[in-house]
Amino acid sequence: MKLDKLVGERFKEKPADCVVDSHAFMVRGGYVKYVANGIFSSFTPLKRVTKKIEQIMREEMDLIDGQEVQFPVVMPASIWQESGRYKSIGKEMARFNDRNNSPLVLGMTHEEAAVHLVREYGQTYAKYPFMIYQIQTKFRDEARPRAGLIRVREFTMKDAYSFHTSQADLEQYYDKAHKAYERIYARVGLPEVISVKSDSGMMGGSISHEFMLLTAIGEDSIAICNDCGYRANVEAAECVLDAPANAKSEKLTKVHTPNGHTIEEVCAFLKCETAASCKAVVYQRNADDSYVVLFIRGDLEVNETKLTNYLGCDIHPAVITEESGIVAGFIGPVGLNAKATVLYDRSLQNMNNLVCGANENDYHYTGLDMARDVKGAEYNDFAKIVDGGICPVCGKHSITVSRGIEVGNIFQLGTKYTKSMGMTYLDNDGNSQYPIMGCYGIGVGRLAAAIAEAHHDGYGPIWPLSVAPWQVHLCAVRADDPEIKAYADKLYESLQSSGIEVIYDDRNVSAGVMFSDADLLGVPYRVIVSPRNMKSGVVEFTSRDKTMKETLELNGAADEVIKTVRAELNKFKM
RNA sequence: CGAGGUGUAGCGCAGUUGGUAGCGCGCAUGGUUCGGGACCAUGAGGCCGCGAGUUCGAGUCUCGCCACUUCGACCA
Repeated sequence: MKLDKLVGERFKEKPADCVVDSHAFMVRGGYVKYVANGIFSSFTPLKRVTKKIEQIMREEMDLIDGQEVQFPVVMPASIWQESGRYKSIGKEMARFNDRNNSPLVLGMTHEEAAVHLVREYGQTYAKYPFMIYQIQTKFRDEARPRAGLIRVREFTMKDAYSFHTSQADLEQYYDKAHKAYERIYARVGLPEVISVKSDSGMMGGSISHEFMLLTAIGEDSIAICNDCGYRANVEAAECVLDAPANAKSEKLTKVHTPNGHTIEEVCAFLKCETAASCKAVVYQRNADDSYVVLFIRGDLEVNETKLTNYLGCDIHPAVITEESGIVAGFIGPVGLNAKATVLYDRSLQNMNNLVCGANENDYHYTGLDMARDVKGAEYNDFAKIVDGGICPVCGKHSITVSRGIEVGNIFQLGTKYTKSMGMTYLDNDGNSQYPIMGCYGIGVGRLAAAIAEAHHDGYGPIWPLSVAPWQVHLCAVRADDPEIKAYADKLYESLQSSGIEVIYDDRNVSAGVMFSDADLLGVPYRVIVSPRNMKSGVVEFTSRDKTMKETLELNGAADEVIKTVRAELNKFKM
């Protein structure tokens, strides 16, 4: 490919909208063009990257006996009504009607389509297990797309669905899929991706893992134990606490605390630690706006995912009205007279000498003893794990909370979809059974962006050879010099005819422009033909990451380049 | 959905008390340059986000809407 004919523009100034590096380079390097909120077109360089990523995914899925299929993007509402998700999923799913007024949806995930495809096929246990996958467009009407290709509304995803006749068989396959995912990340140049335990959310099922690239621009928070290696999404991480100090209980005493609304204000006023207080966090159920009051130790935060899972319904922060009987800012467990579900976090269990609201304007209690003053309270884990907190596995104070980009996700689904959609098989004994499913997804564009995020310098991305849009970037500095041009043309031909992917820049532009464009395209190897080099009878052979800088004799330069590229490519084969 | 910010040429931005629409980059043409985004000359390119209003006159003031963006909320 000649660079002068490459469609798309590269430019110097960073667009104002780009806040993360991968986004800025994708726009500046002529990889993408913005179309609408969370919707992009890809130019050739990005398309070449995603094609290679997809090919790696295909190879790894085929290695674990996957069969590539394709589901439709547009599906009838009926199959989503079967699973129940037509109702349970909100605005995130795009819905519309066809000319006959039949309701349709845009695919945002394909469990329903997968069950639909194989439910006649899988009628006997002898056909199991099997896995089908596709690489295809999804549309999710996300509330807030951000960070360029990291979070978009329309995207390409590799999604796989496996079907099993026992939980044990699913678990065995799940483990194989996990390993395949690790190979995929290693092959695309991100061996540092880790898997963490996650919350299953709308997908259902029990066990699930997310694959995370740790980076400051990530949207998820990951709790990692530096001692035993425990890793979990903060949403799913259990919050473990030290046993409370065994101090003598004081008397429950009502104190005047004017204008003390927040727990910090009250504790500052009463000169105590926030950890010695019991704060109330109030939510409302989305369905009927009924109140949920959750008491938790003052220094901790509520993990709303845990709360949602416990309640089995969605919630939002409460708007507190006078009729509710809740005295905002002065809520406490003693004498609370409100129509609300009252819950207690484990952090309060066996605690005493706490400060809490007195359910009366401008008054708090001191000396609250949970066991003595709050009879019959049931304690559950609703708290968010904190940096420096206790590891739920090894029990040491060794938790670090880091940010991460979710670059993949695998789930043990169980029978949620096969049951609801009536997919059954006959087992060995002639009994009707529901197959057990697993599902496995990776976003292609997000992975490409994550690679750029993890591998770049101030000038542009540094693509790993396995996914680079081209393998060699050939620069002919002063291509107006016939000798230069003739040699570079010949080199271009030799490399191409050996199957090397070359982007060839023979434009009559200054070296600065040429190198800046090359940096933005991030091609891992660069060959420079120039008057200076020509005079010494050499060409320059460098790597984009600047770890290699060699000079090659004019004669045989092509062979050297081919040898190096092939050797490096082999390192990505696993 | 909540709170902030921003909408002026392809990109980055300026535009004062309301008075003919500007700069840099990029683009086109010609010339001089040539190893890290060179220089000179000439030129093309605008529904000043959209709609009302105030005014002799609005990029500028008022009201409404829309879009983008940041932080939350939400999210396989």
